[in-house]
Amino acid sequence: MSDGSTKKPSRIQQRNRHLILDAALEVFSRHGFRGATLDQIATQAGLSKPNILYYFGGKEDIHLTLLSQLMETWLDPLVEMNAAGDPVEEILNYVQRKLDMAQQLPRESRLFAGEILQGAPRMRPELESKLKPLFDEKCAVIQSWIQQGRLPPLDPRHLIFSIWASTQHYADFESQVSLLMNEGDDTYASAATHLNMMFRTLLQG
Amino acid sequence: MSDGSTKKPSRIQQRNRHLILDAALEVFSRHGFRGATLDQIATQAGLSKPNILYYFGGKEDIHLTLLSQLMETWLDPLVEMNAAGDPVEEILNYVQRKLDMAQQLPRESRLFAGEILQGAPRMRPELESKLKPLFDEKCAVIQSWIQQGRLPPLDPRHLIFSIWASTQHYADFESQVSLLMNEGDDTYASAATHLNMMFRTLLQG
DNA sequence: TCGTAGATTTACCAAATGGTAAAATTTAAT
DNA sequence: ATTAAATTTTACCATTTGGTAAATCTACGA
Repeated sequence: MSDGSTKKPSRIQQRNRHLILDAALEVFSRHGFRGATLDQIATQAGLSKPNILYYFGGKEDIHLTLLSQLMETWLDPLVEMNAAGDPVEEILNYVQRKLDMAQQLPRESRLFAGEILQGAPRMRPELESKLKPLFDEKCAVIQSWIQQGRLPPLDPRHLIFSIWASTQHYADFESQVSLLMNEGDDTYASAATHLNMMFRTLLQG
Repeated sequence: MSDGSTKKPSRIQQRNRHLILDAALEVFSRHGFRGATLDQIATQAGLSKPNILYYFGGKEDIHLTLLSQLMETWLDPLVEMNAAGDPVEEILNYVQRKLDMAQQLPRESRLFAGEILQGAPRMRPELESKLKPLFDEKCAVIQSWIQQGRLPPLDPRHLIFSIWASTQHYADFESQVSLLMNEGDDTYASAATHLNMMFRTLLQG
């Protein structure tokens, strides 16, 4: 009824697959693909190693499943950028959504960053098939805003890169950021203020 | 005569240590610490594995040597930021130096990024002793510029984070960037233009 | 040229790790 | 309750990998 290849995942299956993926996200995001071990994932999930391999084909399979699930969530904030809205507001809202994502899903951000850092060996196909078309589409939207005179002339691609970099930085480089920020301060709140100002002046000035 | 613990590195020693560190930089930056193997490093260096361990105490030693050497180079552009200069020019020059560095030393950038991404397990002491004091010092410089009315009010810490993030992005996420940029374009040239404009409007507007 | 310190290779080892087979246990429909 | 299917554990295995010991080779000053 659902996808034709399997009947229906039992409650145990559903629970354990989720446990494993959550544990794997924790471990992969902290240690990278090769740095992570099935034993670590098993311990984190509270299951035995062979039991994990009962639910997934192998280490690679778990990693790939995570990346695949992540892609959707990851692209969502950009999908929401609406060509019919106000350019400045749309882009500033996008910045805020990306920053929120870094704050709320830091493990996902680091998993993604680690994969890209190593040349995207396991994710390139999905980058090409999902990220690239969306990126091109939104670049075209921004370009049209510029041509309508609603934004100053700038390279949409680099604008998006700057947004990605400056927001994800707080998740990916968290260990450095927390070392350099004073503990009392709310890093994400002040980051939101700063990034809002930075991109607002860029888009309006 | 040089450092008191060793006589003098022979020509062979000098050459081979350099070969090994260069090979290790290549391998570590691409695969991370655990992802890299001594065999890979040995092959890349054109030496045998035991021969590599003749020159270094072990895998960890090689990695630590690389990170230690890198720190100096890495902080240099920020050191050059001069409190006596023009604020906007000083910061824009800093942006450009960081971008040049990403372009010319992408392996070093990725090595650094990978270490931070994993929580800086091997570099935290040096981050605390070298990066943090310099960071605090330059934040104070920027703060004084602001108090003198020579820069608009902004959080110096987040300004520096934004500069780091948006410049290093081109090295650390190179695989993604190259996938999304059209091949004919000069990525770094257009990035320089964009970042210059972005930070100029922020600092002047 | 000879001898020795320096450099390199050969042949290993122990631990870690991804993975498997099969027995044992639990679950759930009848 | 019975039984068949699903799940979990126990006991392994082969490969990879960081590292070592000792033999061998090479550079180089006396």
